[in-house]
Amino acid sequence: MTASALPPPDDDRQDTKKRILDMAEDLLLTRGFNAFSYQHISSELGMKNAAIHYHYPKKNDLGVAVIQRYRRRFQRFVDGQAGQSARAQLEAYFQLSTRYYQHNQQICPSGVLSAEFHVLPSDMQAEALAFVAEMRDWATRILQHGLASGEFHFAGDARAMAAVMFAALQGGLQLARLDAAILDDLKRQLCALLGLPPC
Amino acid sequence: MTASALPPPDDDRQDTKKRILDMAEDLLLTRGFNAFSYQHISSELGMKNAAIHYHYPKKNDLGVAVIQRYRRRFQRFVDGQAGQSARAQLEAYFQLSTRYYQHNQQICPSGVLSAEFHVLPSDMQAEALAFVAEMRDWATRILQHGLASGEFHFAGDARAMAAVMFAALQGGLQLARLDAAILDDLKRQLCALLGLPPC
DNA sequence: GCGAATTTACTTATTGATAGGTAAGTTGTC
DNA sequence: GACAACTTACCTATCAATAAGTAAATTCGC
Repeated sequence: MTASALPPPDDDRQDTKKRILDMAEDLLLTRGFNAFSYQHISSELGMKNAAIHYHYPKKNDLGVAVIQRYRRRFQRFVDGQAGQSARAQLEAYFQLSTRYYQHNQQICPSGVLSAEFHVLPSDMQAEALAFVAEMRDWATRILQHGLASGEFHFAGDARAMAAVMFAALQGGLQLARLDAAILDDLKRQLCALLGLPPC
Repeated sequence: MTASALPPPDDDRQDTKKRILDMAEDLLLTRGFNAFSYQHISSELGMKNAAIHYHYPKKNDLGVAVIQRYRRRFQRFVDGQAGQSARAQLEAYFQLSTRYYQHNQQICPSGVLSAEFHVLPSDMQAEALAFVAEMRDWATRILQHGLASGEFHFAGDARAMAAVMFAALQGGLQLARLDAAILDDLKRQLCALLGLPPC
């Protein structure tokens, strides 16, 4: 009984659907929702437009699925680093941004969704609202934690400081497409503002 | 000799062209470049698509003209407040953001252009690059001025702090579409970080 | 356990709407 | 009558979406 004798798990079962979703996510973060088409996906994956419609009847369904999966992934990311120091959590956050930029100069989902908000289907707007609220709450909790533990030092309240950090990283990730140096300047300065040694 | 006897300056001469440019700018900042069409403009202004093509042959020409005019306007804005205190200049900058938000939740030009950068015609990319560089330089000069005059107090260098401020306002303006409170939190906290009394 | 019925996972072909763009004609003004 | 400022009429490409068909896998009745 070799491994290859076992049924090749469901390599097909959900494989196409997942590949479509992966490609949609990639295109969303590089081109934005209104600037990618079913053609972009189907030609890249070697299938027909109708195959995408089979799994995701409307483009809206595809968009919603991308955000929902992202929200679940983000939730796992947050849960997975519970108990860590505030500083470690902050660094994980920063590293996330760097990885976006390095992957075809992608921008963060909140950046795409808020920039295109008024030209998004209403189902996607609802998902975007929930997602952005979750992100900001999480950023606030990190800063509160860091204040309480004495790791961070800054004037003003945590929620306002979270707004600065969140908005700056979102904007910075977009601006990095035009000025590569800005992201590093940004992170260094944010650390300085939190009273951390140069990071 | 009444006023109406005088040649109505050139009420027509460049009026249509200007109205097209105004509408294009408005649509760019509310919908983004790829989500507005010649139809949006022509139907709103009561003319035909071909009338727009007469003044701006390609959509690229229209986009470039919008950014170029904006750069000139921004330059006048900068020149106009030379000699003022750093604090006054900063407040003028903040007020600019507020005005965007209040006008149909527009976002700043740099936000649109950087979010859509990879799906913009190359002529527009070139304009966007120049514009963003000008904005960041200006933000840096305000902060340097404020540091030198003793109005501002913060750790790190002015250029990095300018990156934080610029990126945070760009991101915040976008996020305000989903969370109206974020812009005020942001401005308040930025003032605190610059060592200013609550503003 | 075998064949019929049904479902899954697509392809082919076509739709109507809309995109940006162009050429030729019309109208008003100096 | 010449030029500027359009409109009319059209073209081609692309968009998301749908209908109809098909081969393979799965489920079900007996």
